[in-house]
Formats: sequence, structure tokens, C-alpha cells
Amino acid sequence: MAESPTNEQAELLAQEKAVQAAIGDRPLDFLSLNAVSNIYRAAAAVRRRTERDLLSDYGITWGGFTILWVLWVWGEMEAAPLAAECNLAKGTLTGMLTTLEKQELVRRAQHPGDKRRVLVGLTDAGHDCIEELYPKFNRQETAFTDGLDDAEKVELARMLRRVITNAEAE
Amino acid sequence: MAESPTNEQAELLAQEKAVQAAIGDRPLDFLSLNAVSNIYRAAAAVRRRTERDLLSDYGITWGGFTILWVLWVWGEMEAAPLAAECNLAKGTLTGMLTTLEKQELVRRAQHPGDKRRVLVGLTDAGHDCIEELYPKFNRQETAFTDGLDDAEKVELARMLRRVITNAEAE
DNA sequence: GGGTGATCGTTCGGTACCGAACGTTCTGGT
DNA sequence: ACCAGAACGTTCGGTACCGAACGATCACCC
Repeated sequence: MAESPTNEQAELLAQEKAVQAAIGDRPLDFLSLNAVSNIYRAAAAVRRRTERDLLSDYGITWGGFTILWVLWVWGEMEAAPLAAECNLAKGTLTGMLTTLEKQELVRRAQHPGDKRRVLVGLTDAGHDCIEELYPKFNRQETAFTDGLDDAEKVELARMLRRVITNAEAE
Repeated sequence: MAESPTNEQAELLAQEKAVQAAIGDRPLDFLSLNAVSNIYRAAAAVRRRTERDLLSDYGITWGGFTILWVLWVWGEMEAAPLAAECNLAKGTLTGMLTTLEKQELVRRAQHPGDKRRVLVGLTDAGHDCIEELYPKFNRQETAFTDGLDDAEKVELARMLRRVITNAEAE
């Protein structure tokens, strides 16, 4: 859809000019601005599209999908590393696990020998769900990167990893 | 932090192997997977870090900041294009505008000649706020892209724009 | 072995965010 | 001049998500 680099470019320049006008003569890092702001926009677009086209049919959310996926790949695990892997605050995970538990996609079990810990794992239904869902999800991911060749995808992933490292530093 | 491409690589491979084990022999587009999943992770990391280090001092959220910024750059505008520019559902915008209005950073005015429309603009306090905040914000953006040279930032922005276009297609 | 401090998951309060439904206001055709 | 439908912002119900505070459990040490 729409190879219109000219329009894009023009729009971009108009925005830069407006920003520069608003900010006055102070210097501004437009390159970083454009890169970073597009990260957020891309993430939101990808999420919305995936939830709308794919996940809503299964009644699960983006975050819920992430949890199922991690459990599928790594198997039963405790709440804290699961939250870390899903990039969620542990308080957030608690609520989402409860939701997934109600849907019977996930179950909690107590850790043998440490009553503080909880072991989270997929139910059979959860296993079936993610197994059916993931191939479709991956095809979506492929579609989202349409127009980028393999080397570019690698580059994109690498640069984003760099941003993640920077943002999580300290 | 830490330049440890070896560890990163190893971790990545371990993950890929775990995924492949879970998925069995079905083919999988790892390149797209890595690219797309990093987008979301980077966006979350950037947002959290910015809210924690910068915005919380001013009592505003990421979304609130976006609204102030857009109004600052583009001036008074109606709700619908503002929502589009901020990448928000219009229902979401309503609530956030109410929050910002309570903080007296933003004001609503009725459109002359069309009572359905609303004109949203910055108050003086809002103007001061964003003007003080934005340079710091931009420095954060620069810090997030630390380690990428100018050409890479351009590339990153371009590839993300591509993803956005793909995800918003239709 | 009993108490102090760390570690775990949950709870709590608050905002963000979405999609759908809604009421109001405008517009175009006749 | 009217009325059917479009356009606008708000309301509503629901989930996600965070950070801080909390209670329960465990580990260490004298």
C-alpha cells in the first residue's frame, strides 16, 4: 500500500518545521526524536491490529497472549521470572493470571517446599489454544515486516535491542 | 549495559531453540519474530523509563505528555485530529483531556459555528510545562538511541514507519 | 531455635486505553 | 422546510498496567 515516499517525506518535513517553530532556536535531535517516537507508534499499531484481527476471536488480550506464549516455550515457571519474561510488573501479572485462570488456559500450583512461591503452567486447553494461535500470530509478524528484507529485519531487531538496553540501564 | 554480544547471542539462540522445540517441526519466521517482539519491548521500556525519570516529577503521564506536545507543535485543534495525531481512540482522549483540564494544562473551547466540535488548546501553564519539559524529553530520546549513529537512526525510523504502514493497512 | 531481614505473591488505588453505544448537531436531497 | 443520515464528542463497561504497601513465608545468625 502506497509507495509514497514523497508524501511521507513532505509530511515529515512539515512536522519538523512545526516543531522547530514551536521550540524556537534551541537545538533539537530530530533523528532520535523520529526514531523513538516511531517505536511507540509501531508498537501500538502492531498491538491494536493483532488484538483486533486475531486475538479477539480467542477472547484473549495481547498481554494474555504473551503469558501463554512464554509458558508454552519455557514450560511451568514461577511468577517472578514469568513477569520478567513478559515484561510486566508482578502486580500486573497477578491480575492477568487470574483472568487466564478463569478462562482455564492457565493454572497455578504451589511450589513444593516453599509456600511463598507459585508455579504457573498451561492447562491442556491453554496448550491447544497457543498451539493453534501461534502460527497465525507469526504470520502476522511476517506481514508486519513486509517490505523489509532479511538483513533489515536483523538490523531492526539489533537496533531495538540497543534501545532496550539503553532504556533499561541503571 | 555492558557490551556482551556473546551473551545476548547465546540467550537469543537458547530462546529460539526453546521456541522451535515447543513448536515442533513447523516452520517459523524468526527474523520477523525478533524484530516485532523487540518493538513492543522497546516501546514499553522507553515509556516506563521516561515516566519514571522525567514525567512523574511533573505529574503527567506518557499519554498526557503526547497531547501537550502535539498541541504545542500544532496549536489549538479539534478533538478528532488531535486523537489521531496522538494515536489514541477518541474516547480515550476525552478522559485524558479531562485529566489535563483538571491540572489546568489544557482548555476546551467551543467551535464557532459548529456546536458539535471542540477546540482544544494549551493554557499558559500547559505551554510553560511542555516548554520546560520537552528539551529534557528530547535528551532522553537521544540517550535511548545512544550507540546508534545518525544513519542508523534514520534507518530505524524508516523501518518502523514501514511496520506502522503495514500494521495500519486496510 | 527464635527473632530480624529478605523474598515472594497479592492487594490496592489510580490512570490509561479500547470499542461500542449514545445523544447532539450539522448537512444534503427533495 | 424537512428529514434521513453523517459527523462529532462523550459515556460506558471492561481490561491492562503501574508502583507502593502489605502479609506470609523463608533464611540467616547468634
